[in-house]
Amino acid sequence: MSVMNRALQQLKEKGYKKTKQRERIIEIFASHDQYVPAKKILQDMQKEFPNISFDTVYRNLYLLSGENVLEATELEGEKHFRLSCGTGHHHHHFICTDCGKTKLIEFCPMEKINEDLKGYDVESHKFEIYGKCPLCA
Amino acid sequence: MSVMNRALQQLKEKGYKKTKQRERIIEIFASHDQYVPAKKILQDMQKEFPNISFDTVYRNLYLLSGENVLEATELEGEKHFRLSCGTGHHHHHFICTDCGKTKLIEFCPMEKINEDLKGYDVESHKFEIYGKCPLCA
DNA sequence: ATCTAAATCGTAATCATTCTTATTTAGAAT
DNA sequence: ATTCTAAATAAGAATGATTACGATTTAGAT
Repeated sequence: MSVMNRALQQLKEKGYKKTKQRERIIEIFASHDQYVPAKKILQDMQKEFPNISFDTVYRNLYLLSGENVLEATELEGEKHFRLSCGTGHHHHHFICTDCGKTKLIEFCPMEKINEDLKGYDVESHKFEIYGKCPLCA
Repeated sequence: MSVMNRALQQLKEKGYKKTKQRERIIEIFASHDQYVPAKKILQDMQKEFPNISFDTVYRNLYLLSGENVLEATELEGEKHFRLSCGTGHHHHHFICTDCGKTKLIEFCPMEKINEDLKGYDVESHKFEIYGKCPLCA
């Protein structure tokens, strides 16, 4: 089952409607195996939908993140999104600061330090590695 | 030697001038052992300098970060700053999402994964843990 | 006391993002 | 097929953080 069909199926089950704009957003991500800034998505969408509003793009990016179709992170003060890796398990990323491409990091440091945090209520964590991928280096 | 004197000394060596505004910014951080949003610093400064400009505050926050007097991070789309821990060695933080107070995390996960990243040019990394500290929990 | 680069002020501009209201549309119900 | 309604969108204003800039002031060296 394609990424597209799986996503649309999932949205349908929650009562969300299928729109041309949403389909196109998912298509764009399917062709970018990397983190992409919201602004770039907006620009790409404008090629196909000249009158699209910011709102539509941002609203859908957040919707799709909430549904785990996309993963989000913040780089240099801008929200970036990418297709969920769909590994099914918790993971982290190396992120190329040139092209946005990522490498999966299986190791999660939290296991090592939970005992240090007795009395603390851990809600989330962020572990990201930044640099140049072999192609950009 | 106090934090204040050490910082002023360091700035002087680089040819930066001592100003009332800079002194006050450092004072504010010395009384907050936690991450503080730039906006909060601006508000505190306005009490003492009613005509201070944003520019002065932001410029000095970045200057002081660059000089390692302050550490910076981005939380919820806002830059936050705190006095450098001054441990002298690399470290990470647990950050309370209520009060901004931090707990030092000595463990750095990078050692464990450098061998996974052959061919990658690692520039930096971010490892932060978010949640409620014992007082806020 | 003078001089000059650094710093500040005051304000405008920028940039990402969010909000609001009116209109359109997907898809369910008739 | 037509109607209906909640969901989605468009258009553009508003917000909030941050940066930029010209004019003025000031720290501190000479």
